[in-house]
Amino acid sequence: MSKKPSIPKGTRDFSPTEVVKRTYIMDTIKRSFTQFGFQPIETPSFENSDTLMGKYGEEGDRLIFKILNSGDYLKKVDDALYSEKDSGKMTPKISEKALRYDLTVPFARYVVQHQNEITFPFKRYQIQPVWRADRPQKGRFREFFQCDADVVGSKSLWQEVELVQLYDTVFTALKLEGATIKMNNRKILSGIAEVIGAQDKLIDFTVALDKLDKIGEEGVKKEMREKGITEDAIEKVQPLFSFTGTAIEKLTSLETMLASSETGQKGIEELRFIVDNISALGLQSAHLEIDVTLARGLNYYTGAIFEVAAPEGVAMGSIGGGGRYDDLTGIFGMKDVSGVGISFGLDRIYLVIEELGLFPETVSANTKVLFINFGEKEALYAMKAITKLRGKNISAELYPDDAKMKKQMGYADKRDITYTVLAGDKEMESEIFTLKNMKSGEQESLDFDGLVNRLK
RNA sequence: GUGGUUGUAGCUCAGCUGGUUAGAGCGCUGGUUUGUGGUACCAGAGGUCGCCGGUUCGAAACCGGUCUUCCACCCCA
Repeated sequence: MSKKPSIPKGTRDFSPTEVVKRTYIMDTIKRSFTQFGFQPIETPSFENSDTLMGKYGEEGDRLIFKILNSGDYLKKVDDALYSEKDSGKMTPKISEKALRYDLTVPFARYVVQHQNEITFPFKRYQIQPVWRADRPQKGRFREFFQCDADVVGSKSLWQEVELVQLYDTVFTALKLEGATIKMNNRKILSGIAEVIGAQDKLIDFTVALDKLDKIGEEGVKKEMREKGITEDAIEKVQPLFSFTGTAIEKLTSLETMLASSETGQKGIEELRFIVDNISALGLQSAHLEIDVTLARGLNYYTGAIFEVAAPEGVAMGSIGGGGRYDDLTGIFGMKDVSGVGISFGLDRIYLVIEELGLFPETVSANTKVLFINFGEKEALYAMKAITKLRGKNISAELYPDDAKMKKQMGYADKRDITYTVLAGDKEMESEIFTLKNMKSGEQESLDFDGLVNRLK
């Protein structure tokens, strides 16, 4: 035996049943996207490195899979650089392409590149795999699918309102009830940093605050101190640690806290608009919640930030996220195009639905009927029927070999095929078929039309 | 990138403080049953114990390295 083959760390093979289930989720999401007026696009798996590098922060750059140049790529590296052994400096010389890290940045590139053909506001959706050189763990892979819906070219907050509805629509359609859509606003975070005098530490501050539910109040304070945020500032943040109440109450206390920050006030106003309108419109199964500790890593967000938590009782990181970015296309030289979008984590949603047992039983792509093979003449008789059945959109197949009955029946059983047809001499003589229901074991003799009626 | 964890038959796993031919269940193949599967009984095939190196008279077991699995941190879907 040669050595066993394997696949790279963090990647997976999908079996027929898994693909069927994944397709079910994807189709459900696509249907909702379409209902909301989004149109599909696709972009290449890999982009030029400079399209991706520097867009996700330092940590992001590290997680981007780089593609080695073709040809004798080391020849172009000069000796000095080579002997330095500095991977950071060397990489751009030997790699000019990289696998996409998410769908948002390639989309921004797409918008800039096709701006003359696009009618704004442009609503697009995209369902494709992305790659991250991360260490795999629960619900985290190196190749996974994102399902994104974004709108560019409109600053209207109605887009945010609709995106919250879209989340609700998708999760309701998937019977994944009780998902929590957490919402915050970057401007509020900036406002808080401003009020406590830690503007220069905005990132450190928000990252620490984001961990509140994980490491607790003391843990957050400790991390803030370590990052050099003053005791005085931490004191001022105190109210956020016990931030409870309804959305309205939260907004009111934020207003008091951020009275002196213009940016903060703007953020509160935006949040209020979304909350008010969502409560007027109502949600089917999801909950909307204001979470001031929600930060999200991607640093291109400027307004609303979303993150979706799985229903209670399921240990899983976020199953979706998104937000508004006022200037994403700016990095590609197209100014003043505001965008807002959300993303669904297909692989994690799969795991959650599986864990909760919410896949519908009808989700299968199985053959309806297997014809038993009794030999050449009989097989031809069977194939004629099979061909006609397929024409009527009934999936049918012939067992390829004239094998023992036991083996053929066993095959149908293993494949979980509901019906078998036995057609030998007896049946051929009178132009009939013996149809056997594998679940009940019952058999009946039918002519072709009768067969069609049973199998429809 | 940091810390821990895992690897034995196709699958899930057992294998005591190092000691002959490495086990079980399920699955697989064949038979009991030449036009009837899922149950039962009988028989059989299948492993250089992740890989490389070391310690030892002797290693699946101990040590080092490496890859892999899973988990936590970082970060994130």
